[in-house]
Amino acid sequence: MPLKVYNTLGSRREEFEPLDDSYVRMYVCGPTVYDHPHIGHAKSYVSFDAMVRYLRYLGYKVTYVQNITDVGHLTDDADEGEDKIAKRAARERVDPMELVEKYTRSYFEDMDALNCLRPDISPRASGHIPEQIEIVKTLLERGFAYEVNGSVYFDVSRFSAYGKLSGRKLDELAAGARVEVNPDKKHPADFALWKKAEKGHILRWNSPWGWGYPGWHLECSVMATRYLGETIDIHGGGLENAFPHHECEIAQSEAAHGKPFAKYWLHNNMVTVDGVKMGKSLGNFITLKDAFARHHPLCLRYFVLTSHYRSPLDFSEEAIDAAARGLQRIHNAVAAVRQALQGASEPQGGNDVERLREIERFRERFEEAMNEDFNTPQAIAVLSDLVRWTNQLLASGAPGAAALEKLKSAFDTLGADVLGIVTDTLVGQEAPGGLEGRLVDILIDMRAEARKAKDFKTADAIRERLEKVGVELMDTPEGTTWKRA
RNA sequence: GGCGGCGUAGCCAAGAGGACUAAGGCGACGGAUUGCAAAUCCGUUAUCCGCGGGUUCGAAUCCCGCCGCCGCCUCCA
Repeated sequence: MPLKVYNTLGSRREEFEPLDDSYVRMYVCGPTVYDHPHIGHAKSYVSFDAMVRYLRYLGYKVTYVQNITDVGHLTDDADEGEDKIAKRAARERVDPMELVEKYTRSYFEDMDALNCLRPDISPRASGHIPEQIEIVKTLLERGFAYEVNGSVYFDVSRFSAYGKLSGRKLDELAAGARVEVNPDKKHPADFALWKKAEKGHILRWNSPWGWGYPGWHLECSVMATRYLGETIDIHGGGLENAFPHHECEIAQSEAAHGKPFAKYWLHNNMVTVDGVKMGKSLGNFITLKDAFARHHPLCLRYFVLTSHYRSPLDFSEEAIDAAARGLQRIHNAVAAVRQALQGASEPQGGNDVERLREIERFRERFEEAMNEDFNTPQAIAVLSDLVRWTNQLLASGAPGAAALEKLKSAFDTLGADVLGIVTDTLVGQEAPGGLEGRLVDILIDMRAEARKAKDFKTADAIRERLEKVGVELMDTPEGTTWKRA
């Protein structure tokens, strides 16, 4: 069964067929780095990360480009707007490029914690100003743009396909415009390709039209083309950017190159907090660093993947706690398999041939789920079924090494490689060594003595007091183990 | 005002005309196991998919109306 994806361009589910048989060119809009990343970034980039991982699992070679927006853009489309990066840099009293560097690092740090693979290329907008100037020149030459007072605007009336992504109509846009119409524009929907730098605007570059800076839609067109070509397979981004950002990207790129810009447009839905949209300008955003202080990053990742990327995700502490327990269950099973494998001497157990076939069935179900527009919630449901099956197997006797190997491999590919929710170090399994570990071991020994003497009062007291300081003891047939609660 | 989306058990969340007498997770309850716990296993927890009509042999899934919520139309993942 082939992979199907929901294409915003056309608003329907389509079979995925890249331009080249085995190669996928993928571009995803990256962050504007003027603050620490928040949980909205987690939803977006975890979703696209899972897609990249799955495409690679299917055997595609994927070049994944995700830009870093480090050129300040105006807070609105009128000329009054402030440059967010310059504004923040002034507030922190650092050079804009220093600010941008700081938050770029912060961004990668958090994405690494979420186990997102680094993009193959993370181009910065500020490093591609010459290319942006070039495309503006091309658009002027081809008659799709006009210059007014040192600024250049895209002439939307010359591009008849404008609106094909978002379904907007030009006359409706004019009528509903909330922003005061810029008198320099011929049409209210015309957008800036190049903006003249007003006095005091720090981030500026020289151009054929004087000192200025690029319009905010331009960088993605330019960097996608530079690294992936004039037509790419997948362009991803947040739903809120479908209009106007992506619509404008299409207009610029297709007007400049005369060919389709992207074959598939994939948009992830938004994060809400207590049912309300979380947005930078709303000031109600939760940074990932705050969230990580309360939840293991992998739990956040798992939480994101338990809902579909095109559904909104409502963030709440309770929901994440529930997700954390769900992930713990998976990790427990993976740990159990790894442990059983160490002790497995028989190459093959009694029913291993049938078991291998059953494990293969789980893999097929998993792929069926992912093939339906990257249905990670359903894929996780399959993984949960596999967890139950694994626990039953482990409890019911002696599986051979062959079955255990196959199970390990299933968790390693589906859980680790594709979903990225299983890692080498598992949540809640570590019993740290060092002085702390040796002290806990002493207490465990003392408790074992008490239990042996049927002094359960002492034994339970030790366990309860350890629990109060965050150490959880677990009695197993092989002895007592512990972990940080 | 225009455009788009959503409403499934206590909670989160799949399913998009017939394998649905509706996945999976969390929670709760009962049982097995355990000295007691934890982990694990077994069972129960939506006669029903916002409400009202309609189409169909058949609808959570399609159509119409209503109610509620959300997003976009201004920077945002």
